[in-house]
Amino acid sequence: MTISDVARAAGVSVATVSKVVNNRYGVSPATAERVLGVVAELGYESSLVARSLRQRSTNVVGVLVAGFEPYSTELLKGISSAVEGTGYELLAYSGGSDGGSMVGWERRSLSRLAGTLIDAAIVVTPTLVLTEAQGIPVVAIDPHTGPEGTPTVDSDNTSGAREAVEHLIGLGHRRIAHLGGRTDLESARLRELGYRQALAAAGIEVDPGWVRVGGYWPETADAPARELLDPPSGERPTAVFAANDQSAIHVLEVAAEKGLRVPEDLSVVGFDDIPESASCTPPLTTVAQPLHRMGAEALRMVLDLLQGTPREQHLRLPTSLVVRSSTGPAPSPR
Amino acid sequence: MTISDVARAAGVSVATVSKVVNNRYGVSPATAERVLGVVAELGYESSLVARSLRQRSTNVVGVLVAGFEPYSTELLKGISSAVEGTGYELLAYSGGSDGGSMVGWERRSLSRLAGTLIDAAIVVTPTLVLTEAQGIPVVAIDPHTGPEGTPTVDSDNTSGAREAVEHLIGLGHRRIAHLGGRTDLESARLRELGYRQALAAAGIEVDPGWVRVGGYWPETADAPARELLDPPSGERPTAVFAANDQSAIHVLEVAAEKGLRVPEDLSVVGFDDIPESASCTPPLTTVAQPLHRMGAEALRMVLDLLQGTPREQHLRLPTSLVVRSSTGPAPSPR
DNA sequence: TTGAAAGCGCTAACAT
DNA sequence: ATGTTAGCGCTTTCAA
Repeated sequence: MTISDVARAAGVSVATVSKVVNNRYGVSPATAERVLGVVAELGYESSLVARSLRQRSTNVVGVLVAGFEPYSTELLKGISSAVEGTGYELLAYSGGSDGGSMVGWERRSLSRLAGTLIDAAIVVTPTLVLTEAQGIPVVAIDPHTGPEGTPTVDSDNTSGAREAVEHLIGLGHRRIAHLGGRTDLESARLRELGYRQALAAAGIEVDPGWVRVGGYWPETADAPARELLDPPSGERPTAVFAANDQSAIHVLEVAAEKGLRVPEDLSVVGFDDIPESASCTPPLTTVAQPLHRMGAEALRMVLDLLQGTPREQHLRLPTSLVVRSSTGPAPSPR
Repeated sequence: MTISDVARAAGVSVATVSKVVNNRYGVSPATAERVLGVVAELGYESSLVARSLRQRSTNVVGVLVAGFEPYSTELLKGISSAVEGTGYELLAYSGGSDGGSMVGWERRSLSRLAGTLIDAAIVVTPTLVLTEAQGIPVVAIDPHTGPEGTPTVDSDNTSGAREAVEHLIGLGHRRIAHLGGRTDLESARLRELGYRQALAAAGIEVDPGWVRVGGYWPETADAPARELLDPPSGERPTAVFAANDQSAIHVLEVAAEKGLRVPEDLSVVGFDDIPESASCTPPLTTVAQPLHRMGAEALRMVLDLLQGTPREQHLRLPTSLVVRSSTGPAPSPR
C-alpha cells in the first residue's frame, strides 16, 4: 500500500496525492475529495521511513536505551506523560542490548536514527560523551561523565548515597559494605563517594574488601554479593548499601538463600526506588530518584532545544530516602 | 555523515563503501581496509531509515503501544529480555496517545512502520481487528476481540475476575461493586463477566448501579469511583472490584480522600499486578497477569511467524490471585 | 575489483 | 490545478 497505489486508484499523480494528504495548496476540492476517499478506502498511511528520508522533521522524539528494564521504563513513563499534548510522538529504541559490541551503543543508535527518523533524542545512561555531531538536540539522563558537552538530567547521587549510609549508621551499623555499580557510569562513582563520605564523617574506616563492583545488574552482582555475604576470611558486614535497587534486590535473594534474615541479620539499602523495590521481600529501604520527573524534565529540555529556547544545561534533582523493611538495628556483636 | 562522505574521504564510490560495510564479496582487502579506516575515523553508521527503505528486512521488531504506562512497560520488560540473543532489536512506538484521533492508532502506526522500518510487530491492546494487509507478522496482546484473525496472547480474564470476586465473597462481602474497564476491549468485557458469574454462583444479585465504566485510566475512573463510594441514593458497597490496577489504585485514593479506611470500611481488588500495586497504600490485592511472560511469549510467537514456523495461534496464560492488604472481612451491617 | 545507475516511497521545486 | 522531475541515503544489479 504505497502512495502510487493511491495515485493509480484515484487516477492522479503521486504528487497530487502527496499534496492532498499533506494539506498543501493547489489542488481542487473535487480532486482532494476523491483522493481522500481512495485513501480512506484503501487505508493508506504514508510510510514514516520514506517521509522522514525526504523531510527535515518527523515530529518524533527518540528515546535511546540499552534495554527495557525497570530504570529505563520508569523514565519512559515520565517522558510519555510529558509528551502528551506537545504534538510529538515517541520512539524508544533499544540498540546494543544484544551480545556483541555493547560498547558505544548510544553513538551507533544515534547515528542510525538521527537526521532521519527522529528530530531529537533522549539518551539513557550513555557510557561515553555524546558529540553533537549528529546534528540533533540530545539530552542525556544519568550520563557517563559530569556536566560537560550535552545537556544532562540526573539526581544528586552523592548526597543520596550519604543519606542512605547515615541511615545505617544511625541504626548502629559499623560494618557496612558497598555493592558498587557500573564503573563506567558517573552515578556509580558518585554513590561510592557518598558512601565513603558518610563513613568518614562518622569516623568509620572502610574495609577494602567490603567494596565490590556489582555492575547494576542482577547477573553481574551475583558473585560479588556472595563474596560479601560469605567472606572467605574476616567478618561479614551487618549492612550492605547497594548502588541500585536491582542489585539490592539480588542481595536480598542471596541472603534468603543463605538463611540470613533481613533485617535482623543483615540490613540492605538500594538506590533508585523502582516500583519493584516495594514488592520484594522484605520491601526495600532505598534512595528514591524522581524518575518520572527526570524523564519529564528531559523531554522538556529536549523540546526547548528543538525550539531554540534552551533554558538550563544541566538539571540535578534531589533524592529522598524511603525507609521500608530491609533495614533495622545492627545485630549486637557476638 | 552519510555514505557519500565516507566514499569521498576514502576516494572510492558509494557502492564500494556499501559493499565493505555489508561484507559483500568483490572488494580488494586493501580497499576494504582503507574504507574501514575511514568509517572508524568518521564514526559512520548507516542510516536505519535509508537502509530499510531499500532493503527487505531490518532485523527490528516493533512494539506498538498507545502510551508508556505500567501495563505496557511491564510487557516491554518481558519482550526485551526475550529478544536478547535473537539478533533482533526492539523499537517501541507510541503513536496516537496524542489528543486527536486516538481511534485506530494501531492501524495507523502499523501502516507507517510496516514493510519498511520493522519486520514484525507486537501490538499492545489493539482496539480493532488488525488486518494482515500490512504484510508483516503481527501478534496482539490483550486484543479487542477474542481469538480471530491475528495471533494473540492474553490471560484468562474471566476466571481471574471470578477468583477475585470469590475472594471477596469468602470474606463475607455481599455488596460488591465493579469499576469496569474500557468498553472497547475484550478484556474488560470478560472481567465483568467473571464478576457476574461469581456473584450469580453465590446467589447474590447485582445492583445495576454498582457496575460502572471506569475506562482503565485514573482520569476516566475518577467520576465513576466517586459515584460508587458516595452513592446519591442507596447503600455504599463494602467492596469494589476494579477492572485494572490503575483504576483500583485510584479508588484507594478517592477512598482515602473521603476518610474511608481500607480494608476496614472498604475492600478493593484490582487486576494486572503492576509493580505499583505493591507500593500503594495499602498494598493492593489483585489478580496477577504474568505480564513478563506474556511479552516474552508474544515475541517468541512473532519470531516464529517470521521464520515461517508458527506454533500456536492463540495463547492464554493463567492468572493468580495475590492477596495483599486492601481486602478484609466485610464490615458488619449497621 | 570497481563504479554507474536504478530504484525503495515520498516531498518539493518547477513546469505545464 | 496538475504533473514531471529530482533527490533524500542506501543497496543492488550490471557493465566496465
